[in-house]
Amino acid sequence: SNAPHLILSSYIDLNRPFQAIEILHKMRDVGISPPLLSLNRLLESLVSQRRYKDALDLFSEIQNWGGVSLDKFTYNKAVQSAVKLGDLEMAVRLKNSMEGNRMKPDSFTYSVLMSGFCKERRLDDARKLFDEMPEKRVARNQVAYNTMIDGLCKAGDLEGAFSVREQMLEAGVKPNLVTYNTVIGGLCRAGRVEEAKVVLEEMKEQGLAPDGYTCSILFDGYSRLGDSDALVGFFEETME
RNA sequence: GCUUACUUCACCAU
Repeated sequence: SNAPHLILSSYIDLNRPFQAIEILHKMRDVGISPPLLSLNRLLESLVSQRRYKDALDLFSEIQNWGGVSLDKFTYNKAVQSAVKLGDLEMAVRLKNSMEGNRMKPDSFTYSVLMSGFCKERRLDDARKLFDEMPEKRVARNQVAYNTMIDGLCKAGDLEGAFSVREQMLEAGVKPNLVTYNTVIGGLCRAGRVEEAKVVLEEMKEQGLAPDGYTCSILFDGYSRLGDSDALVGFFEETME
């Protein structure tokens, strides 16, 4: 029967993950084990409500049950929670235990970790993971590249960011809207707004339409420069 | 199989 799953899912859909956890415990007490999908959805719900500690607690509880084999998604939610709590060493341990359990970390695992390291200004560690991906035969996707490019931009290493974008092109991974916004943002932050506009044009040539992010990034770029004329000019251009 | 990650600013933290 999938009644356990339906019950838990309903609570999760109502944004009541803590009640779902109580019910989960009652189910366990009477020998009912909901499917892994329910548990994964519960973890995801906790994470989306920023209850990272609770997510990790639930993760280790499930781990201790035995008999339930966790999957990549389950581990990824634990890695993500540890990263959000700023406990990167734990996040890495979780990634390693994933490998120890014959599960291959995927691009999600890597991107979440890389983004955590970048935010902690540990670019070298992020880069190590980025380099590790091909070694471990994990395909780098757009998010993985975007994460690394953003980290480098924010660290002020624009040349490094450009070279990763080159790698991306060489690997045949198509830059997307986020890639462009990230590069445009990096240039704006460095005060190189004219170059950012060149990239904007390039983006349009690729058939990508600028979105709300693109506009605020450029507006912020101009206001950072204190160039009111250019800002007004850009505004009017945009309004056409 | 299904469900998760990346980009602006502010806030918060620092």
